[in-house]
Amino acid sequence: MNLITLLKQTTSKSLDSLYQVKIQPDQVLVNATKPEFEGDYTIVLFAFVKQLGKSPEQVGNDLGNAMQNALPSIITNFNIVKGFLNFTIRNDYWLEFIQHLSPNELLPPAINKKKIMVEYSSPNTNKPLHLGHLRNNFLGWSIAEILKLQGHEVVKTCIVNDRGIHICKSMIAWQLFANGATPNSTQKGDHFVGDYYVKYNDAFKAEVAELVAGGMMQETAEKEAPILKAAHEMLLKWEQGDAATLNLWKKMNNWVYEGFEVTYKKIGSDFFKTYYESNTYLLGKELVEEGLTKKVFYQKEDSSVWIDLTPDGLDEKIVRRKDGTSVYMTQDIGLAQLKQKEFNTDASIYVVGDEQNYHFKVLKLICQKLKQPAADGIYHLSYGMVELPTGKMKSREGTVVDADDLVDEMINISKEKTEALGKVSDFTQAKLTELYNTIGLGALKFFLLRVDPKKKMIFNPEESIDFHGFTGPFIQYTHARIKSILRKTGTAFTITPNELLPLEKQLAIELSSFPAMVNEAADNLDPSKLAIYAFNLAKLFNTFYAEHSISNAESEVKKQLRIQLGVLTAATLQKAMSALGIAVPEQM
RNA sequence: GGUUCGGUAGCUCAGCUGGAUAGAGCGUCAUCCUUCUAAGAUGAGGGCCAUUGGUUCGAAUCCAAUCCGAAUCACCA
Repeated sequence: MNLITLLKQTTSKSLDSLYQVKIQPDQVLVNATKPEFEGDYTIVLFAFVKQLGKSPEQVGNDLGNAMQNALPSIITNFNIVKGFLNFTIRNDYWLEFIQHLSPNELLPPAINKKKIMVEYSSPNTNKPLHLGHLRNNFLGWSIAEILKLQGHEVVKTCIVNDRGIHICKSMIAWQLFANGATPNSTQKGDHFVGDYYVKYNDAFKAEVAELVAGGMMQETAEKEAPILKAAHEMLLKWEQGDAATLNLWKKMNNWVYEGFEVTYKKIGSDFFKTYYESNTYLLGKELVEEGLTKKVFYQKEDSSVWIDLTPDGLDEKIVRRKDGTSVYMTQDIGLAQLKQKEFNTDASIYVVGDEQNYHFKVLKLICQKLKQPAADGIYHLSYGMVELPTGKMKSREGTVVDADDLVDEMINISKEKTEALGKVSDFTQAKLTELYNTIGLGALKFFLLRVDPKKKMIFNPEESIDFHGFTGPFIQYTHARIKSILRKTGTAFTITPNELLPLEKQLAIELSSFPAMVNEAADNLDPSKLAIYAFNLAKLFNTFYAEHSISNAESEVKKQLRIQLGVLTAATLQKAMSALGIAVPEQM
């Protein structure tokens, strides 16, 4: 059992037998003892002192003695400072921990296994992926991995927004300006199509300006611009199944998919199933009828269908237009139902930006009111936008940090830095390429995953992403460093250790908290918890490394103990990083 | 205007289910490679935790108000 859990339970039991008070184990606050005080773990007493009517010293003394008697093989000592009861754990406990832990036992104990869907990435097909999509992709992939570490079955899906006005804009611009040009070897298909999306917008703005110069109101002009009307017409033709339009649509989408595939492969995104909006946008139509029958929805005179969410503190929301077509919301309800039919998951996580918070609140609410089986399992993993120092990125303005460009840049930087350090001169070209990819992507992924997903983050393109300090390469380096030592020392561990220095103990404590960290990251759907943990562990190891020699340890016993600490640290770093989608090299 | 989210060191961020003197990284300055990988370590400096009030033995953390910023409130997706 986890030591902190044990301390909590024992505290609860001890308080009961001492004072006949019931305090639940999870009400007991156990912290790591601050370095300036003596001890390893601290129980905060204030919480119970009041209801016991005794002084903190009295309670601390009683509880300390009781705990020590209850756990003689674990607690060696305790002291009380103000309302804080500090316990020192027996070195034998940690030695036992180090000696018997195998790298495969680092994970949290299995809990009740669930089937969970993670929908992420979900690109539009009118433009290439940018930095914001990278945050989405890395988050989704990492969340899936973290849930797997907890023992769940995960189904990764993606919904491609392959139809609608946005792609029609790229299509119309291509017709107008491309002269039949197609993607070539110097430009990926997604970038090629994205250029026409920008060209569309430039033309639109020029037309609007012209109309305004002719005396039209800005607002009217933005609706009357000929190129916009052409795009709308094209959308209409698409919906009517016009062959020429569908052909162009397929052709351009395929260019985009070819481009996406290259990017996904490079960044490691994968999906068990990909849904296409062109196949799902008609879903949910029968749900509208169902909702009307159940009186969840109501119809207005113009025959449009609505749901009144004002009792829930929200607004009225339309679910079917007066022309009978369904809206985005309805499609999403339909898709949720379809996913449930196909996969029967216990929970469904949508990795979507926080601009859609309202949408997902409404989606879940409507599904619940319709009594859909999937409703309660809907969870919107809302993440903040990635912004530039100048503000939001806008694809139509062309002010985006392109995903492919950034990935390439990171890989190039890692190449330069690696060459400058000259530590892998024995590598083949293939191994070098792999290493540059590992480090470059490691830096990028870590940069995007190390912050709380909920918070928006700022990326400054002027300052390249760091390779020192709180970064992916720092942790990768620490791993490579450990492996380098272990290659020389071997990993034999046959002698029973009998003493433990402070830094060795700290490492053991840090290692022991990994399973709890996995659970915390999973429960909060927050990979940054693991990123921070991995960084702290790596930093601690580096301090330890600078202070104590492994291969030239004071004695054979010490050497073996430290080798084992190295083995466990490397394995833990590897597991934590792999849950972030980051590989750790053996040498760098 | 309604709703929601955010404001912590020069910059980027932890800490937020209340607990000891608020922490990292970057940047700045100063040390440490004839010894296991210096993408490293050690130290210095840097803070009215947006503001004001409240609850509490105790508040960056909870509550209220205010200020600032963002998202959203479409018969767009």
